[in-house]
Amino acid sequence: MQSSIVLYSQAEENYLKCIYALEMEHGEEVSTNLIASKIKTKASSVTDMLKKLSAKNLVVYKKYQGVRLTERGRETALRVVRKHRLWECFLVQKLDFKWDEVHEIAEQLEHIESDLLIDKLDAFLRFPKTDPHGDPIPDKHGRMVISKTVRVLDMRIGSSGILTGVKDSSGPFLKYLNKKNLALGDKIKVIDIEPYDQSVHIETRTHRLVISNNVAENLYLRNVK
Amino acid sequence: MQSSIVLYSQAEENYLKCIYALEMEHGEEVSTNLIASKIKTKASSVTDMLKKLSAKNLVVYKKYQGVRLTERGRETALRVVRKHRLWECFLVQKLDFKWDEVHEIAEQLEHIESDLLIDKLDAFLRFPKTDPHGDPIPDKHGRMVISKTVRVLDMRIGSSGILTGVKDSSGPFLKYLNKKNLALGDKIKVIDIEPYDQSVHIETRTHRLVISNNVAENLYLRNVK
DNA sequence: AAGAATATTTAGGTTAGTCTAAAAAATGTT
DNA sequence: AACATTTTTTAGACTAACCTAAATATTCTT
Repeated sequence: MQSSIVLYSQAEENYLKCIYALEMEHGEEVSTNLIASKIKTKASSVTDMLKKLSAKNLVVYKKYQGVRLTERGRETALRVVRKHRLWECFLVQKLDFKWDEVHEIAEQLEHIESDLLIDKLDAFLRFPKTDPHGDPIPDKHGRMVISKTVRVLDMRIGSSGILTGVKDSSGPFLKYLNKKNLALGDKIKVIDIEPYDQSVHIETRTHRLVISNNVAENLYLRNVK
Repeated sequence: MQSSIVLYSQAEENYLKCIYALEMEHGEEVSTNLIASKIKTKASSVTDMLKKLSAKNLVVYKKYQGVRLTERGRETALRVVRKHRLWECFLVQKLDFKWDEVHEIAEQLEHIESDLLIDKLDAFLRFPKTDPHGDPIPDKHGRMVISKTVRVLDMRIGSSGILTGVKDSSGPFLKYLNKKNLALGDKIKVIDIEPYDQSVHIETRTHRLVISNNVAENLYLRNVK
């Protein structure tokens, strides 16, 4: 991740970050509509932006064929992700925010422009490897530790794991977890998966509960046995 | 300083902050050209913005007559100043930036939008009263401690003071001070003021030097005797 | 108080990023 | 394979914030 001293607008950075996330999730060409719904804008706006990003060599875009990040695009996206996640750490560790309160603020902070700042922040936080949601933080070269995690829904019945991440890190979902007394780092045992609706009975150190299929898809565990 | 949940653009905030600073400095109606030169834009752009700010009741503007902040405009400006100066403290105290490196980054951070964030940051820094340049930090109600300071140029010959602030906090000026080994908190004695060009001979604990009239206008001392 | 110089405003244009509506391409269905 | 549906792109408009050039006010000089 070399710093070619080229700056991108906040809008451009947001598109790159979004495309990066969708590539991770789907592993293939990312479609215009997908981007539009994630960024909450219209497909026509996305098309405009994809042309611009393509002209700047940040994505490979062919009409009607979806889009992929170039190496340069991925580097830029990772730089934004790094900033976002470091700021989230700062907010939680230093300013005592709760993990479900930090996303919107980090969305703003991630666009602050100064390599020196972000490296100093990294050092101040003692080079954290994951953010408060359990997502890995890219280092200054764009490398990060991908710890093997499994969706609750994909666990074997009877097995246990440590809750290390969530797919949907929106406010409402995180608040739901709080209400249900589920927190990062909790040990969770999968008691049963209901074949009919794929809802999952789980057990924590302190209580048992049933989570919907939808929730079970969004929770990631690091397998412990 | 009540939080009426109205948001302003970065450009609007920058104009308000600029007008606030110029009002402080000159104590009267602020002219279009003054704003233009401070914000590094064209007079015609300033006119456009003044109309907009006026429509939002942030300034009182009459054609050709200059502009003043309204109460609401002043509150908004002070909120931005507060954020700027708190972030400068953070950068210097926590991230080990030097005081002449923080201005540009704080210019970005001051637009981050979250009252909770700024109050938590304030607490984290233990409610500092001045920023690294010696400028007072408004509290959440917009109030601040104005410690009586005097320009080096206005000191009596033979008197001493503590360097508490600078008027021009641009990078180049601060770098100049560093080079000359002048830092906030230094005790400075005025040896002589040259009548011809208003240059000033000063003495610090460690050395003597001559500063130009220009520099002497920009350095503020708290009088000690 | 008139003319010169300066300051300010107006008029009209540009760019980034958005939008709606219509056209075109791709995909799904029978 | 033909039609219907969905997805994507194009065309044309809008806003915020800026610009240049020209017009108009104000202030300075004599």
